[in-house]
Amino acid sequence: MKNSQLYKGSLNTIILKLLEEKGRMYGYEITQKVKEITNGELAITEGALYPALHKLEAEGFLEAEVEKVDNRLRKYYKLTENGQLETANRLSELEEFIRNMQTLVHPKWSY
Amino acid sequence: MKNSQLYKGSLNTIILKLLEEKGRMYGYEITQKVKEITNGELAITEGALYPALHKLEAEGFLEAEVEKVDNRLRKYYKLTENGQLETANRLSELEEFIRNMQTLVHPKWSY
DNA sequence: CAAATATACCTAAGATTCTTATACATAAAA
DNA sequence: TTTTATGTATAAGAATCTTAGGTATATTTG
Repeated sequence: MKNSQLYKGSLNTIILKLLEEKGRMYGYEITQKVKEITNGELAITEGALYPALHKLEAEGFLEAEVEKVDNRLRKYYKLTENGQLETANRLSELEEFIRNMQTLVHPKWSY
Repeated sequence: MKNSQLYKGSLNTIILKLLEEKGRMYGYEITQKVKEITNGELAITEGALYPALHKLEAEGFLEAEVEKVDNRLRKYYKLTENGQLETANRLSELEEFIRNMQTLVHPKWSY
């Protein structure tokens, strides 16, 4: 996760949301997808991604399956049932967060 | 900074933006203002706020002035010239970040 | 063909940011 | 009189990320 410090804390939510959309993804694919949808602005580093995936799996939100494609290993992840619930919660938090930060940038309060 | 992990990394931007709007604020005032504009959802902890203020001051983005009000000390902060430039940059980053996260939540890409 | 780049996974040391807990002090409210 | 509100500050530890490395195969480029 490079660039602005703002992305700190959002990686898990990004992973969960992408898996909810795509159903099944592997790590490298996630980094490429994020780069694509942010027009290259957000580059997830492997040092952040893989530990995050392992932690989400250990917490029971993801389950993994290894496959060999073109003689190279891919570790596919998908949401568990708990992971789907967690994703919904994280997305609510994200929308709330965005609302709050937008109120900050475009203040409606009085002085 | 409590609640969702998403706020990690956004504290500096919040401080800078509030100071840009209000011109002059002290620490405790910032915590109350943030609570107000987020309807109590975001509570900035003192352990996060004061080190952040000191760091922004050390970096030359803020300057401080101590005043005694009702027999209690207040440390007022305001933006330096560099701080104003920095604020503009941070706000651009924030808007970009929000755009990217919204694209994530409301995807426009194809599968 | 050799070298660089892309694909694909992983970990460890250190930096940064935050939480939790604590300390000190005055004013107002219960 | 004790709690809550106001006001600043630091220190230990947790969490998240960057940086830098390691391993391996496939493809592209010079």
